[in-house]
Amino acid sequence: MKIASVIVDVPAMQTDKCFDYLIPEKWENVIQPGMRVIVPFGPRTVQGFVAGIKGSTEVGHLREIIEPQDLAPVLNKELLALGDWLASETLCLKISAYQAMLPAAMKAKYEKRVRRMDGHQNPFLDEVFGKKDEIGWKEADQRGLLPFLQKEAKNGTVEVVYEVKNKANKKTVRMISCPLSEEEIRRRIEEISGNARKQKQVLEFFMKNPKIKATVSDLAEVSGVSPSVIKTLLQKGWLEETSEELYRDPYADRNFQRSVPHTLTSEQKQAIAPVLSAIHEKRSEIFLLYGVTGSGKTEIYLQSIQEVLNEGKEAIVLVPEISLTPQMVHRFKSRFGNDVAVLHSGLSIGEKYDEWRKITRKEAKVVVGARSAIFAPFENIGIIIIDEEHENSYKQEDNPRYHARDVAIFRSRNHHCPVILGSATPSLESFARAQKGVYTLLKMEKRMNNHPLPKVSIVDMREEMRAGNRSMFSKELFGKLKDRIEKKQQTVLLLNKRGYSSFVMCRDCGYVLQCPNCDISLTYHRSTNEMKCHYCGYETFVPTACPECGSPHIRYFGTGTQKVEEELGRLLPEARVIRMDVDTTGRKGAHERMLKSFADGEADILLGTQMIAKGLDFPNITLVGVLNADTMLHLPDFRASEKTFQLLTQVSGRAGRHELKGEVVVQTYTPEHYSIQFAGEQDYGRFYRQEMMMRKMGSYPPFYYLTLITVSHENVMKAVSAAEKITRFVRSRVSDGTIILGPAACPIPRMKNRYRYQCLIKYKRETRLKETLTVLLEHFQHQIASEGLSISIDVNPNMMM
DNA sequence: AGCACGCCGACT
DNA sequence: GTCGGCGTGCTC
Repeated sequence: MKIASVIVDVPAMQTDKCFDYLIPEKWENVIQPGMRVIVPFGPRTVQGFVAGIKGSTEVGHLREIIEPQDLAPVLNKELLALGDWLASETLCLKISAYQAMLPAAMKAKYEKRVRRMDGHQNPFLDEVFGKKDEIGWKEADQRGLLPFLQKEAKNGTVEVVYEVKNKANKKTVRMISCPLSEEEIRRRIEEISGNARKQKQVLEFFMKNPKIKATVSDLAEVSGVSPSVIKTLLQKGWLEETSEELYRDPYADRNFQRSVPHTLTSEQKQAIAPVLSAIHEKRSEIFLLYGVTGSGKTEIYLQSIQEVLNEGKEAIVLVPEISLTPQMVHRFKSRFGNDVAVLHSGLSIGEKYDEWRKITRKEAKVVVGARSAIFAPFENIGIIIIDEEHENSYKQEDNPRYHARDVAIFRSRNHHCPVILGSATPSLESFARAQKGVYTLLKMEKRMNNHPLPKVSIVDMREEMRAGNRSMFSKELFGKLKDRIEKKQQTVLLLNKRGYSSFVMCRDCGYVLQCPNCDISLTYHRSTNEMKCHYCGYETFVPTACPECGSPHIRYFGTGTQKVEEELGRLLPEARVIRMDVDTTGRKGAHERMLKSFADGEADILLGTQMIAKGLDFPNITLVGVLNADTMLHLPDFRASEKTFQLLTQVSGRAGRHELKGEVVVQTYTPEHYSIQFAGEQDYGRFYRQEMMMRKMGSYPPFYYLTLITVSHENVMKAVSAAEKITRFVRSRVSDGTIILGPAACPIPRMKNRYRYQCLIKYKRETRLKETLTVLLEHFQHQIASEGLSISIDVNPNMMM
């Protein structure tokens, strides 16, 4: 008898291990590791993943697998191992790791129902069930039938059934074909009675086009008959119906003009050479491609991929969600055509599933996608590319808290293939590794066609204030804005804050309107005239009087995109403005439409939050304005300076990418800050050295590793005491060089009505930390399960909020 | 996570 | 004496 070790879909620490099941004989040659199966688990029925198959077990009582859910494994050997690695690295459950690697459509749905058993005379049951023999559990609950049904269950007249449903719905179409030979068709046409003219028409069509398959509606149309005629022919068996799988191709209706490889500049040639040799020599080497904006990194990616395809292998390209624009997709689709699968959050669950299946069927050779595309089920990867390597979005902010870069490096070892990390502003960690020789540094310092980087001027807004300018535009920026509108050139304005005003304060008592669930001030949204919390989504009306002192003197502070839009309308009524932020791009495809209309010159100014900083490449943009460069700078996060530098550099790169020269105006209240200064000079090198010094002084990455433990509870005292215990526990088990900070309240001390405390571990070498943390989680298991305590552990956190 | 089992308070 | 509260422990 064969036995399968199964990881069940029950997300709890206690069940985070293999459970053994007998494989029924009829499945013995079918069930393989990596398949999803349906298994009995206690009184329930759940989905599980076969982690392995063995011949014997210590477990006394074994139950049987109910049935397999797949014909072939959905996780191959490599991915199964990757899942185990993910679970141990990020301290998440194995089941969560497996689920993270698969499209959401494959996650099981569960349904609980009550079924009536046969042969029991019972008028009450007749009334409850009517003609049906099953009713849903939820329905029964709503009708208040549960107590009664539970009693009946004991009598054996009803039973509770559990069903695992597969969300994945392969979309199919019914195709009609004709199984008869030409000769047979001719005979039938002759045999058929004279007034069945319509049937003859259909048969004649198949005689002319013998091998064709068509949908019912298409066939009806071309042969000029109604669908009922086709139905008749199907019943006679003269036509045949097959069901064919249909891919939902989100890019189906677009034509991509084939592009050819560009001739590389000498700098590009130098950069690509080591990559090509790593491909040829099947070396797992990590390259950091550090190239200024406009230096032609994408062409390097494209040609490396071409090389990989020539060798019959596959490629994964990751791009940040936000820059997964049609422009970007277009570049890959037009070079590699239908070999490209695209995975991003704009696709529906079904569409993502289809793209995923294209990969498993080896119909796609290249996948371009956001973070989770790193799990593409390729079996022969030739290269992995991570564009804009420094982007935050590569780190998943909930379980499993993995970083796509780490997964990429892990997979590159499995596949003996290179990884390219590309950026104009590499993360400090990556650049430091390149300096140490862990990664191979490839530099591209020249912009293609040698356009100079735009001139950046930094405007001190304190000076403006002193000079009596209370507007949100400095004299310089406003002058240039007007100038561009006259010249019919385009401007990009960046403001890192959505909404209208950042907060509302009473002028008499200083009361600031706060979210009742989170310790954060509410943001005023003009269009809906509402106050919103950007963390929990809480909404309320704007008060007409101060809730604290009743004063009607309420003032709006700070500036959001909505307010700027309104101000622009007042100051430059002739300017056509497109505003882009989470509020205006909510609907599917809105992002794309807005960019397109800006590209088509339907607006003069593109105003937006950081989502506009990346990827735009329009020839007519000659001015970039940053309204308030400081918004990120003072966040309580050790990466604040780095993020500010990256954002300013990225957005500056939007100007003057083509014939016209570009200019950048950065408005700030702290012009002396090094990240603003060096961004203005576009000097990554000096920024890097300065920031490394700061990190060294603060014992932050890349000098130390970090692990952040966040504890939360509805009750403050419970949260504090758990945080204290946890900190003490960790402190007692780490080595001397390790620094433990906390417990301290989180930067946002309360969120969604839970109090939050954190403990930060900084270490250089702590080989047993994972074990310690696992023990910790087990230790607090009871409080987590029954008292509503929550502990989250983030290894190498990106942000500390 | 669910769910059963089991042991104590307020009711017919 | 019984119904039902939720603490405890198990699921191959």
